[in-house]
Amino acid sequence: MHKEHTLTKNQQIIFDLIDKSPEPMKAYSILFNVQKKGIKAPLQVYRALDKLVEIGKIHKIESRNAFIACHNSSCRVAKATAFSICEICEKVTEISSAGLSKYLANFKDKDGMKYSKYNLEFFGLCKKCR
Amino acid sequence: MHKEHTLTKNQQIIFDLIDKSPEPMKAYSILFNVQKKGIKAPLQVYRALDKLVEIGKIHKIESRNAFIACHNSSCRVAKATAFSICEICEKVTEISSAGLSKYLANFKDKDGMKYSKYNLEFFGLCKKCR
DNA sequence: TTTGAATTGTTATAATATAACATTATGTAA
DNA sequence: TTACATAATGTTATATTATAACAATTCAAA
Repeated sequence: MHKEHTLTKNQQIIFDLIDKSPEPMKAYSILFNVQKKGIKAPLQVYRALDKLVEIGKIHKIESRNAFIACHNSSCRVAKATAFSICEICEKVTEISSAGLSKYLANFKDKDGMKYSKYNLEFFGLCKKCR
Repeated sequence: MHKEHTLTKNQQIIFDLIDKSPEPMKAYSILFNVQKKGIKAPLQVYRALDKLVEIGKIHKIESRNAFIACHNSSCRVAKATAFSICEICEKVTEISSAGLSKYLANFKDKDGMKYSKYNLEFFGLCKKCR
């Protein structure tokens, strides 16, 4: 059994907020929402975000500068992520496909190089927006 | 035969700079480098970048907020991109793998949804940095 | 129980990106 | 050619995202 990371106070506050959010949250929106809990400065937010990303509790959607909670229980570490993003409503969903992750984890470039980590973002229209 | 986009003056200046650069360039570094050519404001740079991305002449490396020229002649439009990024020296290489692009273009999520566009970033250590 | 690493708090500032509006150039159809 | 629409440009101001630097505190392991 893995040792679970015990979140610190700031990390827990910020994780809870992101985890409850139905959509990716941006850093300054997080800041605004946690100010009543005593987190007053951007750096406090960014530090917690960095740590949460590092331990795999949240992921960063790079093309949107936003963060979502990981619901893929096997993500102990952020090393292989895939998302679908609706270009109209901006809904983001984490993709968990054994086939996809296997394919990408084993992908070799033309020099035979394999990679330890990847991030994939698919774009299109979600069901509602088609 | 496709109609090639004729680049405007600003677009051409900025494309040439990125195209000559051995590494991804950031917007404000581009701005600094083209000021002697009369491009003085961030917006002039961002507008040219947006257009160049749109027509597939350059790609944005989302995780780095940086831009590289596309050397994949089939990229008329930016819709399917894959890169490898060295986590030490930050060298970025565009991956062109028929197998990979075919796999991703045909990927369906568990709802059977296909996507029109994707961006994939692999991370690891390049040959020099291993 | 001290010591070393991680976390926190705080102020200031750097880096990235867009809003709004006026003007100029370019292509296309009458 | 004219005139209309579209795209590109120039400019100022500002919004958004992220980090530097340093002091203080917490907390677990030796």
